[in-house]
Amino acid sequence: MPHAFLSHDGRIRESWQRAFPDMVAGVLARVPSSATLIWALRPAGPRVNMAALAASLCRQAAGRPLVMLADEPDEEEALAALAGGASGYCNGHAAPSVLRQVALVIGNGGIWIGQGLMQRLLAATARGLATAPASADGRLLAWRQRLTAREQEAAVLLAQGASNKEIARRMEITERTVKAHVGAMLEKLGARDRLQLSLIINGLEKPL
Amino acid sequence: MPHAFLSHDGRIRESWQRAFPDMVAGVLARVPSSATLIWALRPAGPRVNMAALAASLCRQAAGRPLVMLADEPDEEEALAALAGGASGYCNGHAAPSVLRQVALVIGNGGIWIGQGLMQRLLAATARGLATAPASADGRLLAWRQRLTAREQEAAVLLAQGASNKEIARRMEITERTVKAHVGAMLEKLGARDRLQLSLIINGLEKPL
DNA sequence: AACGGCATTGGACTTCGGTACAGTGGGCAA
DNA sequence: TTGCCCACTGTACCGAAGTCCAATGCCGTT
Repeated sequence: MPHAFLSHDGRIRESWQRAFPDMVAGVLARVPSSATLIWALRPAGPRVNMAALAASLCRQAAGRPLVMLADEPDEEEALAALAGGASGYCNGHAAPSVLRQVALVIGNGGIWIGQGLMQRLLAATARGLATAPASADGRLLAWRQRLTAREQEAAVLLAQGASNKEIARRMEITERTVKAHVGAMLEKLGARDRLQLSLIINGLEKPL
Repeated sequence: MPHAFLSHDGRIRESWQRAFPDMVAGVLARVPSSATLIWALRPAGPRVNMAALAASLCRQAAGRPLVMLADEPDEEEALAALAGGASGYCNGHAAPSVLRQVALVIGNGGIWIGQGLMQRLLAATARGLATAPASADGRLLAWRQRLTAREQEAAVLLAQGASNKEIARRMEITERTVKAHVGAMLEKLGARDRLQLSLIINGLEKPL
C-alpha cells in the first residue's frame, strides 16, 4: 500500500480511492509508516500554518515524499507547503488521473505545484523576495560564511562522507590537523558530531 | 565576489558583468571556491551531456547553488540540468535584471527554470515519465525496501543526527540492539559508517 | 613591535561507533 | 518438527572521532 491519504477526520474521497485502489486512510496526527507517498488534506479552517503543518508531516514522513492537498489552492500556501518540505501541492478535488500523474512525477523525484499555479507562483516569489530583507545571497550558505577557507574545504569532503584520514590525504595535511578543523567547525556551527555537521552542510539542518 | 561565471573558454559577457559588477570569470573545468553562486554556460556543441555536466559542476560547487546557462534553452536540457543537481536553468543572453532576479530566487533556496519553460516542462516531464519504465513509486526509497520495519525506524532517527544512545531511548530498546540494527543497515546498503548511511537515507547518495 | 587570527602539528586522553562471538524467543513456511 | 528470519540483548575489543593542553610559523592590523 504505497499511498496514504491523511485528513483531519480520517475521511477519504472517492477520487482518491479511484486513483489508487490500494490506498490507506489516516488522520493528520499519525503518519503511517507503511506508505511510500503521503498525501495530506489541509484542514478546512480559514488560517492554517501550512509551513508548520507540512514540516511536521514531513518530519514524520522522514524521507518519503509528501503532497499537500488543498480544496482552495492558494499560491502563498503552496509556497509555504514547499518551504515546509512538501514535494507537492495540489487541489484536493483533483481527478484520479491527475493524482496518478502527480504521484508519477513526485515518485521520480519531481515537484508538483499544479499547472496554472506554477507561473503565478514564480512571479509571486520573485515579487515577495524582492521586497524581503536583503538576504539575497548566502542565506542557505550561512555555514560557509562562518568557516575559514581550509575549514570549508574540509567541510565539503566531510559532508560527502569522507573520514578524517581521507580528508587528510586529499587536503595533504595530517589527520591531526583535520581534527582541528573539524573541531573548529563543530564549535562554530553548534554541531555535536560530524553527522550533524554534514546535515548542516548539506542544507538539511540549520546551523546553531 | 559572490558570483562566478564559467564558460568553456573563460570568456564572459557584458550582460553578466552589468548584472554583477563584482563577478569573477572562470572555466568549466575549475569551479572557484570563493563564489557563493555558480553560473555555467553550456558549451556550444550540438550535444552536451547536460546532466553529467551539471552533476560534475554541482559536486565541485558542493552545496553552493549552480545555474546552468544555455543560449538555446531546451526543455529536455533543463530537465537534465535539474536532474544533475542544478538549481536553475536560464537563457545565457538573459538581461542583467533577469539574472539578478534569478540570483535572488536561487539565493533564497528557490528554483529557476525560466518563465515560459516552466509549464511546458511540467507537461514534458509528465509525458516522459508516463512512457518511462514503471518505476513510478519507490525509486527514491530504495533503501527502505531493503530494511526491516525496525531498521527503518532506526534509519530515520539516525539520518536526523541521533546518536545510538538517543535512538535507543526513543525506540525503547538497548543501545546494543541499536548497534545491531545499524550494523545490519550498513551491511545491506553497502555503507561504511553512519554518515554515509545518512547520505543514502537523505537521498544524497545511492545505495550500493 | 606587538597582537590576533589562521594553518599546522604533537601527545595524551575519553567517548563513541562498529564488529566479532554469542545467546534467547517469536513467527512463519516447508 | 525443523529450519529461517527477525527482534532483542550481553561482553568484549578495536579503531575512529572528538577534546584538552600545548607549540610553531605566517600574515595583516594596530
